Amino acid sequence: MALNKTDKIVEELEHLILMGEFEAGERLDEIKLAERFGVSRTPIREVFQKLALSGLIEQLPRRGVFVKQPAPLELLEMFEVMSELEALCGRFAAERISEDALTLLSLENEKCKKAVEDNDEAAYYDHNKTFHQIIYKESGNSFLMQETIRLQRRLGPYRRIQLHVRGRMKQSMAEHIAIVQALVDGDANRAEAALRSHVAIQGQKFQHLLANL
Amino acid sequence: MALNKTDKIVEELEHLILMGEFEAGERLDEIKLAERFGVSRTPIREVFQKLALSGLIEQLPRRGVFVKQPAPLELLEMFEVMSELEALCGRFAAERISEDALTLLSLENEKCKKAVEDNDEAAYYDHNKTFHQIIYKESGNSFLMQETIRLQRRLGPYRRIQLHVRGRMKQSMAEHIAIVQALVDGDANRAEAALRSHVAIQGQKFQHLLANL
DNA sequence: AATGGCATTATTGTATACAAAATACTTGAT
DNA sequence: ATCAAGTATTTTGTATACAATAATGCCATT
Repeated sequence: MALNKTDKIVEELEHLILMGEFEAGERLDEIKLAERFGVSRTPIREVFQKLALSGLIEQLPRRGVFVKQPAPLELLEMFEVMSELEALCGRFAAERISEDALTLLSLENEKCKKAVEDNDEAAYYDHNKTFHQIIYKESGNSFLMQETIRLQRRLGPYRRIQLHVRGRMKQSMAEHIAIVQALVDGDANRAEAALRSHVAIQGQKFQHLLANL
Repeated sequence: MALNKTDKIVEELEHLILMGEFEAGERLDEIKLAERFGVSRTPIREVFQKLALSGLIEQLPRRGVFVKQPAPLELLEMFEVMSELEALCGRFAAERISEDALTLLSLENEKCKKAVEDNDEAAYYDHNKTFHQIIYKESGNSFLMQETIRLQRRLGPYRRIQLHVRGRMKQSMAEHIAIVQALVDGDANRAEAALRSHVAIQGQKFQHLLANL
């Protein structure tokens, strides 16, 4: 797929930023990054274009690019939208999901359960991500799926943080079961509500974490 | 704001594509575009990066970029998401909208009404756009506002087309009045429902137009 | 005549060179 | 010592040159 240097660097730099390699508001030096990745300025500038569109960095004309760690308020807004998008996916999926997908969903949920038992946060994070993506897909609207994945990706690191909250994984797991049941029953309203609160809680947990800083 | 050539060309080329200057699937020649806009290949390539992210073109590595006129199915999916985003904005706005904004909204609606009486589609399109954007803003979630504007922009040309349908402007106008009333009453459910169907109808009209081709 | 391989051409991807603008620094005057 | 103006330096924006890869066409062989 992505064979050119630009796309590879996009992923790497994105990862670095999300993992907090750079300070919030720090200016990204084209030349230093070019040296770091062993390329010229051109690919770096193309990387900037792409990252700017996904909101990770900010480009000020003639000033340079700056890493844009979203302000707490902005993050809460994003979580609010995320919970609504997930709720929407759930509502659609309840009426459109296939038997095969339901099986897959249960399977992924089992893996989540095992991760909880093993207290393996990384594994839980991954399986949880897949669990949700199955629902996006089964919304039957691939545009909705794409947009939701985009936001999921953007919020990824922040969703990860709140897994540290004691007991959160277990609670999350219980919510998953309710979501699956609603989908099995084909109950759109319940699926919608379950997913909305499941994600909204994450926003609240995150807010709580922020307050204790 | 946008002082550099790239950003200016982004808007121009975007406009050209949306207005159907290029065939669907047509390859965009970097060199020809560079000559056309009187710049070198570099800014054109930067323009491509940006347009690719907004989904207007498709970049195939080592193959070039192609204009991506969304398939009918994809458009319907986008309309479906749009109606849900607008409904969400309406639901939030019903509880958060300010008195000043309500006044502004009524004012803009009056302008729409005048445009209907004058049978002025261009004016109606513009005021309608502003009308909706006020609601996005009053959702009180600026991230949601930005995302909704992005999709509104993307669907712009297609929303414009269905204004040609006989009687559509008048019907649209009636729906606006219901929306404003729901917001004045602070009735979230009614505002949500009114906006959802208002936009969903556009998708249906559009589908109808497509079927008659 | 059809197909396979080689050479040619065109086009994208990358690097570098140059221009323009913003920032930092120095010098001089008050 | 402080401020201002002008200069130097850094950094972004753009153009062009070069490299790598894919597309095309031609010729030979079967």
